[in-house]
Amino acid sequence: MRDVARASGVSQATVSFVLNETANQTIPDATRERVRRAAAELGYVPHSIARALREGASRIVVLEAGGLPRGNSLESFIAGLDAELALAGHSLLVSYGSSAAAIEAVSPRAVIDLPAVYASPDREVADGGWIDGMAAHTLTQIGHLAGRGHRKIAVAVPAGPDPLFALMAGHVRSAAQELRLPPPETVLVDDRPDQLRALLDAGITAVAGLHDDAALGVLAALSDLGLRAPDDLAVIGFDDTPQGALWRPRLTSVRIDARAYGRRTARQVLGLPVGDATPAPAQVIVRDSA
Amino acid sequence: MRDVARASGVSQATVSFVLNETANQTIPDATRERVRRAAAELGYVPHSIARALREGASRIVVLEAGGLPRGNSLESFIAGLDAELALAGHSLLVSYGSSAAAIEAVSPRAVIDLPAVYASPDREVADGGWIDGMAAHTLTQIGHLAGRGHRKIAVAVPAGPDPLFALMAGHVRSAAQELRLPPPETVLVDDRPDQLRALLDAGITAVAGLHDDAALGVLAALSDLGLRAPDDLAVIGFDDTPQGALWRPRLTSVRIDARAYGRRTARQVLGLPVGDATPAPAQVIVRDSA
DNA sequence: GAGGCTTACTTATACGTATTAGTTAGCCGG
DNA sequence: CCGGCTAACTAATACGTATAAGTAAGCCTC
Repeated sequence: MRDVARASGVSQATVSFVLNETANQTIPDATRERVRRAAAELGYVPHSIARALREGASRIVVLEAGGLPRGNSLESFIAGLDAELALAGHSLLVSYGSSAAAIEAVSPRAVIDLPAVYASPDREVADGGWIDGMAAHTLTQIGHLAGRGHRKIAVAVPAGPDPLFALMAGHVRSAAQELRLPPPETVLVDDRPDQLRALLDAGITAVAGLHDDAALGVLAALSDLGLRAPDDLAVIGFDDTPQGALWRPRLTSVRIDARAYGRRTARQVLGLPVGDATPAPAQVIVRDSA
Repeated sequence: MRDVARASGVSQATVSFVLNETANQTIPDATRERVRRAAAELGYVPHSIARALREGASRIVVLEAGGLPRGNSLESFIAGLDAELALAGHSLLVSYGSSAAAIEAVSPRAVIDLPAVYASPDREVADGGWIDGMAAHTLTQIGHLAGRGHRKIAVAVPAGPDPLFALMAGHVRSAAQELRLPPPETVLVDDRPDQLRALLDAGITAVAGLHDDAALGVLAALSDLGLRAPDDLAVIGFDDTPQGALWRPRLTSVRIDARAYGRRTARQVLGLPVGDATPAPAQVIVRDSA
């Protein structure tokens, strides 16, 4: 910046004013042009660390994603976030795991802590309405099964703790209530068939997976029993991962407009008006399994 | 730091020396102790942006992962990287997409550009021997098929461009040569069965997937033809993703000690001796499909 | 007892920016 | 022709750190 100042015959302060288009500064267009040209010729690029030191935060947003299921929607969410942040001159960095140190080290403008959001959804966190949307998406999922006449529905959750579980379990209950279905049982499903057998014996005719992997586990167990979706049991996933389409029978799943949620989240954390980026409603991708 | 200096009755410089354990600095233990105590009491935490400004780089390593297949090994690679970097006081941030801006914005100590490594493997890039290892891993994969008596082998690659493709294709050819097999054909596989039909008609008895998703596509197409692995066609994947174990028949795959490669990469980019973290050889996870 | 070496520090500076608080020149109104 | 106002700038400072360069005192040696 000092070099640019020297080259264009003004002070470093003036250069800063021009390049940042600082408000309330009376600088004639001729000077502005001179400064810009010099900056371009010298290949000036702002030193973001220095700027961060001055401003107290860098133009970075950190997404905390440790322990989150890597699915289609996380990927799209990230893409949307990234794109929208880029529009505002910011950029996204994703942290897995040792977040505290990483955040300490970058002084980001904002941190989006998705696992924390999942853990306590009532907290006021910028997520572009992601959490709120989940309720509707779950309703879409369960509604698809109900629409096909299923009344006794179970929910498949993976073995081991899952950050989504508590949140989704509540939504599933609400959805069932709204659809006037009996409250669904929640069953732990890895790919062993015994649990599934018990379910079938209890008269369950459809299973909704917490996410596609859980649903695929059900399909696998079903196959091990010599049975097949959708006739012996309807199975629907959540989040439409590519692997779902590769199974046979192909997995029916719910696709979420996660990209739009990402965009909204970006605008929200930067304090911009969220505007018109309304996410499309969740969409059931009907394939073979339900 | 100034507060700590005041509280312990020394200058800011001395505080810096003590807390950073700067070499060639003669400071008696009594003073050191006083400074440390004051820092602890005041809750001093280094301002990493200021440090980055001074040092010219922050204690961050950026992993560029845009467009990479999200598989088991990427996840493990990241975990290993993260863990080892944390040991050295650094932290990992992952960038998808708009990397240039992000890198500009954090001034990382190092950037690990995996897509670039894939694109031009001869370049000297710190990757912990990842690329070099690939050759051996491919040999393991093809070797498993050869060991089961297969001689006419094809390689399945996904439709669309894939960053791994060029690299792996070469390795597959070398592996075949070493195993005295005829050079494998490379076939584009999405999950439509017609291409696979042609392959079978040509006498191919085994297919190796570029990664598990490619292999799953083959299994799907095979199922669509009313055939089944491993009897009608042996199928082996690469990278042992969780979804492979959920297929029926279960996908045989190759598991790589990506975590160790991550650790090595970390030490390498920080300029530390790589030491004893030798990755375990790739391991064939034998399931049903090959 | 002067010169040199070591210990235990301190002072000062630089990193690159954004912004506040001036400063100078020109113009206008009375 | 003087006071005040505006335009068009500039000078100076602060952000928090790491480190080179200095300094004062004490000790050792010849």
